[in-house]
Amino acid sequence: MSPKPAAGRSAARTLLKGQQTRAVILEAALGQASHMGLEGLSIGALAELTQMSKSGVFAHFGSREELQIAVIREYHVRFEEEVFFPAVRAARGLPRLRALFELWVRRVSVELDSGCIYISGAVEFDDRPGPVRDALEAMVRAWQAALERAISLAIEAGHLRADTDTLQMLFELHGLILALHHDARFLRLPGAVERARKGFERIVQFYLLADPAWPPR
Amino acid sequence: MSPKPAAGRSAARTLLKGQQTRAVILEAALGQASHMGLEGLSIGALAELTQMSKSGVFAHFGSREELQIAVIREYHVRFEEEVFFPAVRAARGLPRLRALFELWVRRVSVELDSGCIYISGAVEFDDRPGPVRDALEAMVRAWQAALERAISLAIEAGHLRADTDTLQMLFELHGLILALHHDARFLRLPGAVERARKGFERIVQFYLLADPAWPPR
DNA sequence: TGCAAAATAGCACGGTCGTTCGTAAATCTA
DNA sequence: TAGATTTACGAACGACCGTGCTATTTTGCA
Repeated sequence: MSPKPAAGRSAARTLLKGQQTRAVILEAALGQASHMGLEGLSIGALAELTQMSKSGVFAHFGSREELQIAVIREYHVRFEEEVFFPAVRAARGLPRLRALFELWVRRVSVELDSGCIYISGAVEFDDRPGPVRDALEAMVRAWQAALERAISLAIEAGHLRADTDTLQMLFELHGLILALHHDARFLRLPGAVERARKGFERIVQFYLLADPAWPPR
Repeated sequence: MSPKPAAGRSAARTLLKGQQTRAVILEAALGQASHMGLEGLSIGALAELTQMSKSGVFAHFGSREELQIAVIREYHVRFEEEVFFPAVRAARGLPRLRALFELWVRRVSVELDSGCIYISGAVEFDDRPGPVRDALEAMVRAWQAALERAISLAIEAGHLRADTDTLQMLFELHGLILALHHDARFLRLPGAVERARKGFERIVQFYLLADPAWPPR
């Protein structure tokens, strides 16, 4: 296939051929993992998708496990780019927390073809020790830590009550996302996105400065 | 293996031999599916677990798909027995809703060995049409309908505000369970159960009548 | 432009999978 | 207890899997 030897690599900044096809494979792998789960990744199917030989695909990762880990890392990078980085441009405190949640909601729901690997992976690997689980857990924990930080900043900024239980609030926000993922992807219920947003506002309202008689007792 | 031909079947009420071993297989299959997911069900592994031949196991279900569906149905039966039926003995309204949630929490968390097939199955099959998905979806929808009914009854009984958005409340309660499943099973965070319960009380308090005479104990 | 190095293909291996089929054994029933 | 039926086994199938090998092609650099 006429590769136009001289001008070919001007677009993607000095990407060697190897990294280039690796990126192509990874792209296909992300799609496949989103549909079939990380355990549904198959080197054979990936080879067919990318029009390569099985061994050609295989050589780029060395093992199926390494491929899975590479997919997780790639997903992490994209998640950062689409959710985290845009959100931290918002003012620290409640605005940033709101931006994080809103972009998170979109990432989980809007992606028509792709499900969230953090969520599906957590279910697939909750009982399966090993390096894949370790990598996944590290990414999820990093994301939750980032959220927790955002909540803490909102408290420091005086946007939330000083006695706000950050882990409790994180737990509840996470629940909304998981319910959204479930209702939108599995049950295909309409209005799940709105319910997640409404839930967010309810939670925020609760942890807001103005308070009713909480905690009980 | 000396089956003691005469007295054998007195215990399990008139179970023919076929149904008997079928139950044994199903028991093992439920355990396997809880750990590895419905897609992780393997007839070979099941045969080894039950000390039978692969074809012997196979004959009881006719196909892997039928086996998966049988597992889903069996899980449904047990879920009803452990969660739904005990809970409906509580007084209708908030007490019953609370019982439903509490037993649900226990089912998801306490089961040390077994994860919730409703939850893992939803993630596995959200992108996979077919009879297995259909069966799973029917069970999940039935359970959600039961919860919605319980919420409605609590409204009718005057335990919740008349303008309560039942589907919204259901969404949020479901989110708590999913977050519990995630944090307890995948991240192995301590205190997830308590957070789920606290979240429940927070939600209930919100949808409560503005009635100070209801302190949850 | 030539040559070392990297990238890809081709092939085969051992293994597991679900499934089929013919047959033997256990079980139920009359 | 005899006969009909259910139940279980064993072997084999085709398909797909991940993974090594060894060529062969392609690429990048001097």
